Amino acid sequence: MQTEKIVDILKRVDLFEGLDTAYLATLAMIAKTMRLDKGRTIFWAGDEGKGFYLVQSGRVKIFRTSFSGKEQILHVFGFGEAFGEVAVFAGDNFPASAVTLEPSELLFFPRDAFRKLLAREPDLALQMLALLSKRLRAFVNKVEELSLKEVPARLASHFLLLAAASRTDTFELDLSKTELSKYLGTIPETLSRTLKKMENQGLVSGNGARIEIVDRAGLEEIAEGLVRL
Amino acid sequence: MQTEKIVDILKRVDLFEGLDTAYLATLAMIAKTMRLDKGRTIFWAGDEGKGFYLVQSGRVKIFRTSFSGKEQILHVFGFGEAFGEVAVFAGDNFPASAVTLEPSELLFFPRDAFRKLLAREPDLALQMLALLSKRLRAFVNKVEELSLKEVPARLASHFLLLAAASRTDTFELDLSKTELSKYLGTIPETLSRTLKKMENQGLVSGNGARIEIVDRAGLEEIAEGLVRL
DNA sequence: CGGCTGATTGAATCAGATCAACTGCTGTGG
DNA sequence: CCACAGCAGTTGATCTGATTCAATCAGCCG
Repeated sequence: MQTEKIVDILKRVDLFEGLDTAYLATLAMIAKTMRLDKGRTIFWAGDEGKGFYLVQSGRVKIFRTSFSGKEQILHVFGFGEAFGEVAVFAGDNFPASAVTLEPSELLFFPRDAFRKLLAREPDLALQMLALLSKRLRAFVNKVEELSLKEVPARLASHFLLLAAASRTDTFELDLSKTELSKYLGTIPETLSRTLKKMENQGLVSGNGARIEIVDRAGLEEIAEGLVRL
Repeated sequence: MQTEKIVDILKRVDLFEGLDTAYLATLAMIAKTMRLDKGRTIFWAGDEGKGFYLVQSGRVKIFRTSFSGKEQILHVFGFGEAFGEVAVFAGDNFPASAVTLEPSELLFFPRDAFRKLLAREPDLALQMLALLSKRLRAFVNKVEELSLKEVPARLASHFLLLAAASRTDTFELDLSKTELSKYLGTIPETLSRTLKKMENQGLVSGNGARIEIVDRAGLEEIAEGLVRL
């Protein structure tokens, strides 16, 4: 792909926002474009972290798998989001696996080239600090959710989050129900039952992937664990 | 406290390792010393992040509390470790609460002064990137443990970790059993029962806070979820 | 000696996982 | 164009790990 086209994309990415075009061009030079079908593995947990990735289109899930095969989705990244960058600094292996959820285009930034760039560009370092901080924050929330809340609370939180993002009370699920269950740290059966209970109690109404929040206050109480479903 | 004494301490801290003494002196100038009794609150979740802390002596737990009052310990920090620094970059509030586990001495670094320093010292930024990366990694593991493993596996992992740190098969628990249970995302009763089961099966033998690993291989199988306790 | 806190044990209960069966949709190949 | 394989989703029955509630015990300090 042409460098200018990549620069255009980089300009719209949080991670690189506000950086000089000159630096972006350098970045674009070291980036490699990848196209992947749905369900393709980008890397496995334990692989050497040779660089990080940026999602240009499509979606990627980051997950861990237990010995018994249960999968916990840690993150789902979409357009403009970077992943794998921790390995760039820590200099060791990927702690989790990455697989495309849809046909996707990615940009790959090799570790060494990026490190050199970072050393001469302090603003970039600062920006990455902010990014990692935010990600760390997200994990604090995830740990809390998983350990402190039960499934209905996690699901209610997720719905409220999606509704806030779409600015309406109706929205589409961003993941298939099976994937969503893995993201919430549970299994499809439990998700299905929980959703049905919520519908029966008039909290939400659902049609496939389309969900409508009917009783927002009630849902918030569930999300906070004040009320039991 | 005298600046020189603080510089001595900073030299031994991962976060600032390898920085010029000149910079350390600047850092020491902006640091404030705090002495706290056991069980004192340093900040609550939601408080404005006015700066970050460094543990000079003692220990500090970082935790979240659910509505029902159950506490999940996210981290325990001891000598030379920094906490609260995420708020310095993200520029918002603390995502969790901090309380001393013992009488402790802390150094406090106010946000604004630190940010200025960071802007003129790129190495420091890089070092913090590495720190955050490691912390992120730790959280990935924690999420996995909480969602994928049952309590016996989490406890076995913890024991193996402590044993590795002490380089022997005998070690002291670093936390009271009640605190440990919160760290593992469970409750004292469950911890007690699990430990007893492990003793009965000849995996470990315990005397109060002193634990000895008897059957390492067996414990590893439990930790990995291959075998059920 | 009380009295407090941390640790332990027992019994009852529950949320969620597991196992199994069934539905409905989609896409492919005969 | 239909049949059937295949997968996501749902539903039911059962099982179990872990929490809750309650009581007791051990150690420590004033």
